[in-house]
Amino acid sequence: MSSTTEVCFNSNCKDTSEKWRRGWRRRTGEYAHLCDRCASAYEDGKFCETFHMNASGWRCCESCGKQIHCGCIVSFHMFVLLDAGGIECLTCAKKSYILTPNPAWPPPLHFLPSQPERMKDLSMKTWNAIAGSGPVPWRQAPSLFNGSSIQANDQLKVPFEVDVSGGIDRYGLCERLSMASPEIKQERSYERLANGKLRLGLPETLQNGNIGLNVKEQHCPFTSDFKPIYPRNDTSSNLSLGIASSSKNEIDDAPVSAILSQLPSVPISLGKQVCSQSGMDSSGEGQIRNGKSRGDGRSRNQLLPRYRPQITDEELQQISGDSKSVITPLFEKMLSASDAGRIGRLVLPKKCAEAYFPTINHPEGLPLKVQDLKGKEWVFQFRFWPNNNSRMYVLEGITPCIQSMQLQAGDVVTFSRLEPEGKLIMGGRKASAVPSLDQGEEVNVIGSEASSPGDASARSKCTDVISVNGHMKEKILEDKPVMHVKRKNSNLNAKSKRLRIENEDMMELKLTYKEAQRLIRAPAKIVPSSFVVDGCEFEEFEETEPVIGRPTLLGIDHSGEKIQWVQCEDCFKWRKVPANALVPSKWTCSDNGWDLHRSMCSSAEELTNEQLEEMLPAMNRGPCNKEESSGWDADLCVAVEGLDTLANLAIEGEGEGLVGSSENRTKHPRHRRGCTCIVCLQPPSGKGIKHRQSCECVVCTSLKCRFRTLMERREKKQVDKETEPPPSSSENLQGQLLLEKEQDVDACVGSDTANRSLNEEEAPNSGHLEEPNARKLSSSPLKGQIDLNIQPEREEDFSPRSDCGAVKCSLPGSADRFFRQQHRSFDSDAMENLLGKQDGVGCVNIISCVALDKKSG
DNA sequence: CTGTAGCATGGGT
DNA sequence: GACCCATGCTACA
Repeated sequence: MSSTTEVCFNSNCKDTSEKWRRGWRRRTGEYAHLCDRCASAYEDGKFCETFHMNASGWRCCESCGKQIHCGCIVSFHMFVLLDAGGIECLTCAKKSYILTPNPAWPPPLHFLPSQPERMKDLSMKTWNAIAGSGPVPWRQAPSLFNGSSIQANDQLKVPFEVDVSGGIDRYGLCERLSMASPEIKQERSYERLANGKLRLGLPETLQNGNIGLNVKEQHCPFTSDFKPIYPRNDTSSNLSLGIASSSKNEIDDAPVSAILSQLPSVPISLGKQVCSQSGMDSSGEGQIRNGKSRGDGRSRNQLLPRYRPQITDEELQQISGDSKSVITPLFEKMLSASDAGRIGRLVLPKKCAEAYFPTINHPEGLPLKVQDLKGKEWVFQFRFWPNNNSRMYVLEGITPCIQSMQLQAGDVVTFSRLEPEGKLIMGGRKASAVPSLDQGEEVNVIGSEASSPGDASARSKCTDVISVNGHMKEKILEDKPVMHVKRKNSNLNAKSKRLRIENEDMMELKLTYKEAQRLIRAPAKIVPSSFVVDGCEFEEFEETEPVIGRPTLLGIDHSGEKIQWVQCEDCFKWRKVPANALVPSKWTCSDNGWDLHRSMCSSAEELTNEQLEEMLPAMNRGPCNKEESSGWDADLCVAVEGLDTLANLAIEGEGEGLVGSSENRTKHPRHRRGCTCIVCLQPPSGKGIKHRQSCECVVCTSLKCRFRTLMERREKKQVDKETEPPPSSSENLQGQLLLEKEQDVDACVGSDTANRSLNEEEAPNSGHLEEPNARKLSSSPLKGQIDLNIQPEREEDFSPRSDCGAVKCSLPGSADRFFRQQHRSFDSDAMENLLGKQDGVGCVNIISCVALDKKSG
């Protein structure tokens, strides 16, 4: 290539040539003009070997050992920086996952005009000033050295400017550098990088500058087990160190490797938070990854930590696929209740919206195409509402997308951009999937304890374990007493948190309350004793606790002896076991120690189909005859998968309220050690026990009486209704809902003693329906059930109250009063758990306790 | 009556 | 005290 330049750009070159060719691209955007010989060497990849052999900065490929002149612009594209430290030649890198070489430098226009001045300015500024200074190029690549004289380590007179993306700057290096005198700064930074003792502790001022140590970033950058957040192929964003030389300003690019090459082989991987501190906060750009800064001058102020993208390797891989597109994680947001609600409006963080989404001047906004991780394209309406002289940006129509990603409140949506296409990518992350500390709790490690590389594992562990989930974090605090964990910037407000917690509980409890009703029983041969507290009789099992067992069918043997039928979990055959046998929740034929002939699944079933059918309707009666037929009814079949959960809880002692230790339970005034009464067993989550079926305590007796009255009234009313014209559609709906609730209540109340007794004694017509449908047509919507939530005097109080799929069994006023009276010792939380959560828990509790307001009873 | 759109409010930062 | 933003409120279809 011809050129007007008469001198070869290679200062080491003494040749003159008539033929000029293009070499590497200079920072100015022009290309180095090389003589033919130098150009050939360059094109052959032998430039550095030829001219730079005496220069420092040679490093070996970690894989093949090939020497590469790192830190030289000429060889810049021939290697990649490894996350764990070291370099790899491009050939090896391509073999091992890394897809692209160090990206090119950004176009010249992204550099600030006068580099030395810029550096000078920066050296005088604190981090805060930098952070708030608006757009800052994604990397400072000041003039450094030319290819012929790489003596940066000796000639540095201007400090390193560390513009690492959320990595090193978070360790305070940036500020420390800028605060110190150039020489000292260089030395310090060098030392820190070299000895791997970047301090994690940050002064408060740094936090004010939004330099918070995020636990997610506490992976030690100096250990090989560092787990990069971003793909390793984007090493340019990982670290950007610039070394300015006072002697030569117009020299070409000084890549990261130039610095690294001057350093010992310190593994540095600092590019996790591309869009965060220096990426987002300092520049407001978040464009570091792709080396482009946005040309527009919109607001790029600091972004709250909770919006920093915490995108994972997997996600990025998923987004990018095998393409060489560069992904720019923009921001993420934890879905609030309203975001995830039906309205389908995602409130966008203002700064994010303004920074990364198109400028909109009208509230109507514009449609925005967003692609999800599966490649499906969605079109949302990106718009804003005027709000207090400001704007509130929303993304409308996200519901289908959210649902498609199966996200809910508390989960996180991430926004990235695919370059160079500029495509917006929306991803989702379940709250439990990857800890997103910034979303919920940001954890700052204060002090030097956690700063050494040796703490890396601990920090990693923290990262792994800490989640937005509060209690998990508490665990961490216990595990890591040396760390001061500071919560801040909870993105979930109380309501959202509650929502999420309740959702979680709901999932669990929806299973458990049904299961519990069938599975919790008194231990064998244990007759509960009872005592009265404040006029209410409580039942307790001395020195023992209720157990969780597998549902069984009670029957009578040929000899007239009472037996149980239990179904094998594997082969589903029914096996006969003694009536007093306590069958574990996971029971298979091989556990059948009572009948060795049928201790294998291959053994024939003793029960004939006819016999089984005879018994199964009883199961369909569900709660009515639970003791006699506590088998697999529809509800239970649905819930059967939750058996394991429940059983595991019990086994692991997590279900303290069921079978675990009595510690940490609510205690009543007469509590004494070992007390296992229903109050003491009352777990916060509502996995309470129930009275035994044979219980004839005052409470149960009263309950039976009360239910009898209720049943009589309802039957009477039903008869009246049947004589009336068919109800309207809305009434039908209500009736249906009522029946649905009834079914849930079945499960809830199902096995209660009073229930059973009542069904046997007082409501003989109920609970003998052959099919569920028949039951629906039954004259009594509450046949065979006791609903403590229903006041006999307010029998119309059957309106559905559940909106979550689980029954909301709020207490009637009288029961509520009673409970509050009887459980004065409950703390507010326990009370809330007991009464406030409308998820069926209360139902279990109430039924379990069979606490009856005697006034109404 | 229900669902939605747009704005207002107020707690939190 | 300003700003952000989650969500409540209300008018409207």
